Amino acid sequence: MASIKDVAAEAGVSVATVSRVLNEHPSVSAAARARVLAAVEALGYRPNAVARSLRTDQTHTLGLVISDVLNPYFTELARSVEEEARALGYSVIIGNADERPDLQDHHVRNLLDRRIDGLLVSPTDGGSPLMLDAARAGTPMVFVDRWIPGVDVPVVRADGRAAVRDLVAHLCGLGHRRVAIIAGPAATTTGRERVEAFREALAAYGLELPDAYIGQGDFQAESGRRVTEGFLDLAEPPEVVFAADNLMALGALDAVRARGLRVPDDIALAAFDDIPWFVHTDPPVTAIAQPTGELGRAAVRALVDRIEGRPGESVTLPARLVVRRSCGENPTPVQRSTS
Amino acid sequence: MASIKDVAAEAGVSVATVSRVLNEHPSVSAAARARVLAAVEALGYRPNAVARSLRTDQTHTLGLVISDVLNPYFTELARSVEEEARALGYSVIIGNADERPDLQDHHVRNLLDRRIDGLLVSPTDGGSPLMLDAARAGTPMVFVDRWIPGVDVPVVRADGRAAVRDLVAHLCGLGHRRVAIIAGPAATTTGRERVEAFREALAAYGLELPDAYIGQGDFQAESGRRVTEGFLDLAEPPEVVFAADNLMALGALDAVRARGLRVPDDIALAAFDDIPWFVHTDPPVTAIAQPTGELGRAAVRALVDRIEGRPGESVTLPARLVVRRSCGENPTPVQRSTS
DNA sequence: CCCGTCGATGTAATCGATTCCACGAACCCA
DNA sequence: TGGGTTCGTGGAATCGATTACATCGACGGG
Repeated sequence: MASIKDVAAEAGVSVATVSRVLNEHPSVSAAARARVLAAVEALGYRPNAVARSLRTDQTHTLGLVISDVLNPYFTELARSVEEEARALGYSVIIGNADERPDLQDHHVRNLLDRRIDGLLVSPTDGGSPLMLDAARAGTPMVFVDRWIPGVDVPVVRADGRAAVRDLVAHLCGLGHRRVAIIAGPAATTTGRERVEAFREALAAYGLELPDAYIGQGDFQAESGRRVTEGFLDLAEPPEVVFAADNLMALGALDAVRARGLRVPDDIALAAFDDIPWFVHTDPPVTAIAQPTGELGRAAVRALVDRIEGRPGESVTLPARLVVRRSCGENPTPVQRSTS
Repeated sequence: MASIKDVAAEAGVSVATVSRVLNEHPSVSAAARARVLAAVEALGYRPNAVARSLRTDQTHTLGLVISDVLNPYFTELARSVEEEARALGYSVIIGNADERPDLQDHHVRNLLDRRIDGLLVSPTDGGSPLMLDAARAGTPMVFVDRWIPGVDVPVVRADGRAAVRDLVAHLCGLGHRRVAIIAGPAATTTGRERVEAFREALAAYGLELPDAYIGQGDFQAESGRRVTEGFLDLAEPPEVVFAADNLMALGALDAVRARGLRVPDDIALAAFDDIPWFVHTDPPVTAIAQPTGELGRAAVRALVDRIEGRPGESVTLPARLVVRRSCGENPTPVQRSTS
């Protein structure tokens, strides 16, 4: 691969001049510029980003450590992050933690070793010393979706409280009283908050959330299945199951189907995080939709602000309830149908 | 951030000795090794991967340019690629081409500039000069899922011919005669091959695939919707629609639902690529499943073989038909139900 | 006892860029 | 016409690692 020296030789100038042309430094004669450009073209030269990064101490790369790529919510988040980053002149390296703290740590270390300019994290747990140290040491960082309390890092997330209240109102309106939740890991903020918001909203309607109706999941489908089976085994099973993310809802659907039961006739279902497939499941699933694309873009903007020396603010956007048919009641005045 | 010089100073040795300890060079005394390790620990030193890459000309990084991250098939592929790469000591940088040749080119250029050790590509089109040049110039490269004919690069893919024959047999068994396909872009191998395989299989059953029944899609949901609407507008609409990927199947489902029609009663549906959601759609979708995880792992192994100087072979694995209810017939002997 | 070998270590070149500094030429204004 | 700018350019240091080569001391064999 041709290096800057080859270009300099071909153009009959010094490497300094080549570098100036490439970086649009004003102080280069038109003649020199033309010769350099011709040499670049002739050799098919492309600057070595590794060498450039070493010298400038900038990689123009963002790290994104995500909890689970297979979760469509995070996939969409990753996509919007990459888009906005590209628009701002950055590349993104994605690390998939698979909800495992050890993997999360592996990726954070890897990204830090590669000297990424900034880190976007959706933490799987309370944060490893590695990550906390990096934050303290001044590595530009932004939390997205989930965060770690007590760490001085901007947070970009959705607030689902209002939407959860809407959901509870919807459930009560349909006459449901015994409602259960499949919670996310207590180590995550979203895991805790969704339970809290749900409990508070229920309280406003005079309903309780007994311990037996709080199942401990891990945001993955399998745990949704397991917890739902537990609920169905109860002497008095809940009338509604609210899954704290879309994958656990999928697991719940599996469990219900495996028993030969039907949603919403035998048990109702709602989920946090809306995804395109929920329109086409049987039945379509009532869900709380986050403004995912906006979150990703806002997170990148906040991070790049930090990197480039500007403040970089936290952002909270509202989520909203999307009512479909999985909790009962037909939104359209027709007979129950399969569609 | 501490550099190797700081460690050397702290340990009272030269940078060469530090480097030797870090790289497990045999010729270092136990005493020196211990002092270096202590210094590394004390300073929280981590080697700068950028500097190391510049010197060694290896980044231990693979580039993966994927057609569309939002497609669950590719998401799963990306995940398995990352897993296998990690097991072999490599990181992966993913570039999402969104089925756009210009974006694909952007990512290939970016990855090449970053001097990745090897490139995994699922080409969106016939290949830009940039990519072809890189292949010719000897950049280790492997095509996965899709490929570009006439380029000397190993290909890791699934062969769907047998599964498509099974599908056609299934359709004929159900009495369907007028079958249509939503094809992928003609610029992609999978776009062409799936139509070809379908046509051949139909021929074996004495059926034709008229031009009016070949809709041109682009592997994205919206095109599936559009093409399906076209089919439904025909004087004699097809009895079956076969979507060449899962997103176009989703679009087809949208279009059918928008007309107030039902699958499979009014029109049957099948798809290439199976995904977890197809179990839960209404109705569950009959699909051709690829061994996605195996493909990703095999592709990484082939690429790493190439990088490390071994041959690196093409791999073709069989796909298989998964029959569900979207083409009609109830696999279980019960009445039509919603589940 | 001397020389060759081997093990441990340091010095310095190197990878491919960026950028500070110095230098010469041209130009401007008094 | 002379001194001070300004502009274009090249030389060389630098980023943080790896590694070829030199050096030096200890040790073993003849």
